[in-house]
Amino acid sequence: MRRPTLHAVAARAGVSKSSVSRVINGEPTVAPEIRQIVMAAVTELGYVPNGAARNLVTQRTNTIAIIVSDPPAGLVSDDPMFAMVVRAASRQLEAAGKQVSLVLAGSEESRARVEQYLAAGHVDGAMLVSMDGSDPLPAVLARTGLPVVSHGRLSAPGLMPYVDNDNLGGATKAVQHLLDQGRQRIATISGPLDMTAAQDRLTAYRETLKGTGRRSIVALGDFTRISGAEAMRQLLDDDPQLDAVFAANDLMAIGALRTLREAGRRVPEDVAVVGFDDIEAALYTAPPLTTVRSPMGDQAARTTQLLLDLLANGSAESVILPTEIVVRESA
Amino acid sequence: MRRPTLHAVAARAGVSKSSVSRVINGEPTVAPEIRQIVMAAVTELGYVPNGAARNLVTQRTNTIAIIVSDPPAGLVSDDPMFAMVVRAASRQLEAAGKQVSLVLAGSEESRARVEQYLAAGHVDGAMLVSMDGSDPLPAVLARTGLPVVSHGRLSAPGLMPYVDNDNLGGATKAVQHLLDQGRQRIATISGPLDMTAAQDRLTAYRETLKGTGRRSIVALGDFTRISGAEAMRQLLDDDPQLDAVFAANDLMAIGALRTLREAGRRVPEDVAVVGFDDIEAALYTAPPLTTVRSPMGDQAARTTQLLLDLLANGSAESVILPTEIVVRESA
DNA sequence: CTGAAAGCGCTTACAG
DNA sequence: CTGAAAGCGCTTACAG
Repeated sequence: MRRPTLHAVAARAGVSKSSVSRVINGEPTVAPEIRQIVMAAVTELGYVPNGAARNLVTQRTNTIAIIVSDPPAGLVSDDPMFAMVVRAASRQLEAAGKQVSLVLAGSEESRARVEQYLAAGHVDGAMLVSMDGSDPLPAVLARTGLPVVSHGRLSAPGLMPYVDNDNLGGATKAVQHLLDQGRQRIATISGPLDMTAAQDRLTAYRETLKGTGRRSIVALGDFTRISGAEAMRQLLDDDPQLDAVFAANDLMAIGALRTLREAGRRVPEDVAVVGFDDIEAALYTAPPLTTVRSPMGDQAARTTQLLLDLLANGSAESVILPTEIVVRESA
Repeated sequence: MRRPTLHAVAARAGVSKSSVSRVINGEPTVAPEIRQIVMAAVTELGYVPNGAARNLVTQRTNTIAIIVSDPPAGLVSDDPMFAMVVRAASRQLEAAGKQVSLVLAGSEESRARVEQYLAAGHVDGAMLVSMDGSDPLPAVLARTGLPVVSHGRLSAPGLMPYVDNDNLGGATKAVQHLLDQGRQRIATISGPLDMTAAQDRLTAYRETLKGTGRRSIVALGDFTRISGAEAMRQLLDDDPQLDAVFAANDLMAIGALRTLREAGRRVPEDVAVVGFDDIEAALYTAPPLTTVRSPMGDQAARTTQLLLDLLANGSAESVILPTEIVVRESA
């Protein structure tokens, strides 16, 4: 038993396919009685328009791709920012009657597949999520002519509009907060430097320290908890006297807290810790984490909504969201 | 400049559309020289087959829907299990050359949309992720005739095959571990009881306590950290003497740990805590969390692979994955 | 306001 | 092995 077609509905209702199509698509130029009889036939047969046929003729798909850079196979990140962004964007897209195609762009070959996929006309537009700077995908996608936007500023400027946190401002506030407390040896755990967010947060750290007579103490992480724990160990080796750490995201701050605990350092008495992002987990660390966040209510939803607006408008105006420090107990 | 079509490639290569189609689809019955000349035309024109046209004629879409039950708007969960599952499944699907359509099924109207969406033939199959028992969606989807599988056992039996942890066994091990330590007053924080995972874990808790002379002490949570924190507060009120808690997932255990810390109870000396899932964060609590996990390497990937195999095979055999307890410091 | 016709861009029997 | 033709299920000018 195959699904009924437009044709079957027309036959059942005794009208032309054109009329059925008009009713289905809610066009106003249809006589009420025709609409009635068509609707009756539609429900009677359980008719649902075939998506592929519709896409083919309208040259639109009503679907937007969310393209997430995926870490190499094996490694499975549970960064909550990923879930928040995908979830918020999906919700908004569906509210707008659009479908979402989730595409992971990790390996080389998957990247080629993404390109083909977009070229095949499967989607009307795409939103990139936190691509790293070395990824060639943004440039490729920008060249397809499809509307694209980026969640997070890209290394290569001008490729597409983006929405991002004020990473410079936020990191500055974090370090300034540590300075205001009179901390003397302030270290930082940086994110991976091929990501602009990590670059900006590190830059702000350095700039803010400049002129205070303090030297930079830097360890490199990759935005995961474990990397934060390891970086903290290294920092402790490098400078056992350090009395503050600014971690470039909360996950690494959580890792750093564990290392400090294992090393017998009290937080914040011996070492103050500040993170970045204000993820949910920051409320549950011991002690609760002082961190930086974008202040407009639900951060992820706000950001993704702006992004989707950019996508819809075809606007080229990027936006930077302000940040604020959230002082809890760790610093 | 619109994208080139099959027709254009055929014209360029001086062959029929049939031949071009055959080459594109890798059919063996094509003369080598024809293949050559067609491939040349394809690359020259940058031809990529139109997806909608292909879907229409083949009646297949090569895309699988991942349907996630979404909490009501406003509430944004950052449960890492969500991210892990979606990510693992996406990766495997893409490796198999399939596209993934992410659909959030939260509200009533979104549910209607999901139904329409599947009925419109947009996907070849669907994987449901942790539906709660009151959700009518599984029954509806099962009736569409589309291949569907469920990540997690459904309340209504027989609707579709599923893959799930051995929740009964895992929870039994957790509670038994507490008994083995000689804990006398063992409480539990249950998940939402419209989910089978929560039901099973609570059942196992009760059964394991039965006959040990201990009474059940139960508080209800909803698998979020905050609910775990609140449930723990209530348990402490109900029975200030309790010396152990089994939280039905790690997130709630994390919440419970915070409450215990605030109440000045030492873990595990005063109160032992065991969670369930073994999420990454369980390694970073203070103290590190004793919990239950599925033992086969990367849990999410293993589970989703089984699920996708079921989907591909059209098999009706559900599978239950064994669990083991991971003893760390909290109990 | 309604219907007949063309066409979206492919694949697939069917002849040859 | 190759090509002409039909057809997948819709939408959309175009007449009327």
